Amino acid sequence: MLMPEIDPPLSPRGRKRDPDRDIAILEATIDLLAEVGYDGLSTAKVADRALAGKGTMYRRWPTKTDLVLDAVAHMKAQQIDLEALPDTGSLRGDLLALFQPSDSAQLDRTSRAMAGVVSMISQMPGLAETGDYSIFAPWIAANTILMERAAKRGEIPAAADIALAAQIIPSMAAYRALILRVAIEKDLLVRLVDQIVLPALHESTAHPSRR
Amino acid sequence: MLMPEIDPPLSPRGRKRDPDRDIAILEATIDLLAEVGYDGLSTAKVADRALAGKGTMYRRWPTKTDLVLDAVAHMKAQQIDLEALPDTGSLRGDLLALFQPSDSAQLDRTSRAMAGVVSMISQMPGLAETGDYSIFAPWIAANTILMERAAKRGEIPAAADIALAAQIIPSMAAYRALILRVAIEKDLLVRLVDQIVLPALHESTAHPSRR
DNA sequence: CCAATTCGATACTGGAAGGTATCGGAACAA
DNA sequence: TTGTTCCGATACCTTCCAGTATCGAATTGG
Repeated sequence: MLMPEIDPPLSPRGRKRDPDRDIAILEATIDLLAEVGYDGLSTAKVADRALAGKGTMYRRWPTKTDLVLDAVAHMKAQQIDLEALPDTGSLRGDLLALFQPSDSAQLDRTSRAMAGVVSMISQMPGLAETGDYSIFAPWIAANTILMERAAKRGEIPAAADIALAAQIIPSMAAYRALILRVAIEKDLLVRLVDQIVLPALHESTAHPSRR
Repeated sequence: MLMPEIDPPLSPRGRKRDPDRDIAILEATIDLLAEVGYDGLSTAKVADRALAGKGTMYRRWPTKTDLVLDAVAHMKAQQIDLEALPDTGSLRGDLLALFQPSDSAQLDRTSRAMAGVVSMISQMPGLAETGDYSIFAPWIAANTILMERAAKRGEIPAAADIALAAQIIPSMAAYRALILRVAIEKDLLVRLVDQIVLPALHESTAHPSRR
């Protein structure tokens, strides 16, 4: 009978793959992505920075695109943990605390890498639909959760447009990172929370001019 | 005496340059920038689409980067005219009218071209500082003017954080165009104006939780 | 008419980069 | 020990592309 073994690799005899090489290559990819963008990133430079051979890379990722996408996924995994969100008792405290843990330098590197990914999307029609690449999506999700908790507490009206309000800070961060290419400062975050997001949520009653 | 003529080109004898070629090339550049991004854009493809020879391009722009930057400037010139902003009497009407004139298709092309520019910035350290490339900057300026006019009318308190509020809609547009790659719909704009921007401006009194 | 310049088209050059192949050495299983 | 796989390194191939050069035709001023 044909196909005697569907899963033949039962005896991996030779040397084993070093998992450290994976993360070294992925980290080098993120670094370069943040520095020179997707097209400026060459596989040779990645291998160079990771102190790896190109063969080691291509044994794991068949193409440059696969490598970058996996690097972005690896970066996302290091981001916000939706299971362990801040819980300070007030929505204001929660939103401000959401930024605190990750030092701004880390956030800056992440943002710049994201800018590199944008260029990749431009050349890959169909990739945008998946949305798997976006760093900002989990952050919007975190904002949503915090706001829904506040609504359940009665801190903000149930009629508030949380879906929209949760996008304000992330979209502003995206704008600054991608276009302005400046890090988001603590001061700006406080202004966003106190003068934009919280007023919008509280005064969620429609506000058509004055009527 | 040396330097007899500082501006010698007083007798341009031969055939004259056709100004139509300039705009044809710039338009083709914007189109391709929106379709394939900066790195996916080749000078050969631009010349091809513009029905021009490469020599005609390089006679005008010494390098690909110069061409793209000029194309972006040309695109910006077709955008909002800060001298002829809407004046409906209410800030709400003005903000909503700011979007109306430009059909969404045009806005979509502009946004996608902007996404292509982002990739260029990633590879050109120092270009981000100039800010000359950003399509969104004039739009923020327009928002600022409309809001300042409303403040002068007494429609919104003078203490409102206009500088910040003016960035909300443009940054959201940038996020959707660059990351989500979807056009901004009229419905979303109305929600942004009524439930975020206007409440933020009216209730500009600090809102720290509840204190 | 004539010289100068522009036009579109095309061939060419030099370099950069994705991906493959190979090599000597190391780790690991039988 | 031996065969297999992984490792870093490097040479190599192929494709793509920015930028240049050239050609014949068209336009324009002298």
